[in-house]
Amino acid sequence: MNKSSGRGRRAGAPDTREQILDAARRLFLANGYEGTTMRAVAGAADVDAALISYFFGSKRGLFGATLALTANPLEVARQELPGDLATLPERALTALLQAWDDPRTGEPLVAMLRGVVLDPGMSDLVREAMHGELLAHLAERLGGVEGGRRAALFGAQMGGLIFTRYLLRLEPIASMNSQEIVRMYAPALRAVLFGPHPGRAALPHTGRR
Amino acid sequence: MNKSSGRGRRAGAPDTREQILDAARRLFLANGYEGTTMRAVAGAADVDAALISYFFGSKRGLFGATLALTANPLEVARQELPGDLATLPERALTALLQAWDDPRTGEPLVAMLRGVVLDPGMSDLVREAMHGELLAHLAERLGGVEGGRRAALFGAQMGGLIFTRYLLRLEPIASMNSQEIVRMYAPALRAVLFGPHPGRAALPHTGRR
DNA sequence: GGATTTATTCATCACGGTTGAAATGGTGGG
DNA sequence: CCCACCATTTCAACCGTGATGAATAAATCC
Repeated sequence: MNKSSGRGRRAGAPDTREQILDAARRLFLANGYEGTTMRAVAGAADVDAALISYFFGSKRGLFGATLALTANPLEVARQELPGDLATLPERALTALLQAWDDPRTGEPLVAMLRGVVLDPGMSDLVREAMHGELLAHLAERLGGVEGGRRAALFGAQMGGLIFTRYLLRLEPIASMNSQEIVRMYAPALRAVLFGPHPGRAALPHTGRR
Repeated sequence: MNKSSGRGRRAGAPDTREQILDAARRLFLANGYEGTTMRAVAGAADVDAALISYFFGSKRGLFGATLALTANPLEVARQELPGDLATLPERALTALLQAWDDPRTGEPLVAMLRGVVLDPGMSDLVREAMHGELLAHLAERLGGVEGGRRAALFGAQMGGLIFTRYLLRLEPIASMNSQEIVRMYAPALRAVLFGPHPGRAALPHTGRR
């Protein structure tokens, strides 16, 4: 009976905000962004739907808040940067795959990735995070104009792997074990980072060498 | 006049279906899937919104129908397969960039890509097209189990380039000219297609610091 | 202990996709 | 030629969505 009784603030100190966040997190992971309605979140948190707007402003705000408390993938990857450049491809790949293969951290990441494509604003956020926290450092270590480009193409390769393995689930990539991937993909990363590029003249064909 | 008089079939033989498709195509490209409402499409086609459901079943159906009449990117890429394997990276990259850089073909492709991430069913479609029309052939030419994996990783690299350049618009990739990209990226593709992979022992290695 | 701030519910809006019924033109069999 | 049937079209309504503003009650501050 204490249930649906009138309006006004509830007694005690129920951490409603956390409750909502928790319910939202579960539902977003289970049903995706579109598949999760604010009313459903409110229901799961046993709260009125208007409270979500009150606390988080909007559904996107709620989504952003749930993302904020999931492990940041770039954080993980950045820790691999300082080491020996020569072994960076293996280390970066290993760290990346580990983060995304573990459902605990991977599922939120996939959800976020979906959100990225959904919302242009989210896309800005990821782009800048990727540049500022990762590629800029890498570019600096590589040096010069070429360094910036090499770093970006490195990022493209990483992104491609994630996209095909976790979002598109393309076979056989999706079911290969991570060591196999590291072994086969690292040389390509290495080529972009350190490999010589063919002379400008050698465009259309493979050129000599 | 023929004006907005009552209900019932209109006189003559107006190809309403085409009108709707045309309007939908324009709006989807301009405003994206979410940003395009059925009522807006109906308005632009000068038709009642219910007609869309009548002809295409649902908004997704309409989206699918508009996609069906845009140039197929895989078709383009597949034409590059038969040639000399040694020059495949350059040829494939060039063809890919050309298709996506031209707004005329590229914009629909970006729209489709957004749709892919949006809808799991659409994702299946792309995955199978990519595998059946492209990677399977490439895998066969490369041969063996490794061939399948090399082909898939090749696809991942291509996908990564598209994702970062056209969807995420990561700099400096987004503003590099296509020749530059071909020059710098082709060696990496080559590494995945033909390069030797390090012996199994050398795996996470890094180990011997 | 009153004023203010914070938290909560309720009622309601505007909008989006979808549906069912009614109306109207086209078409073919008799 | 007329009437039954089918295809097309509009209209009105439904239901679910995210969002907002007013009313209300507890907590907090001075």
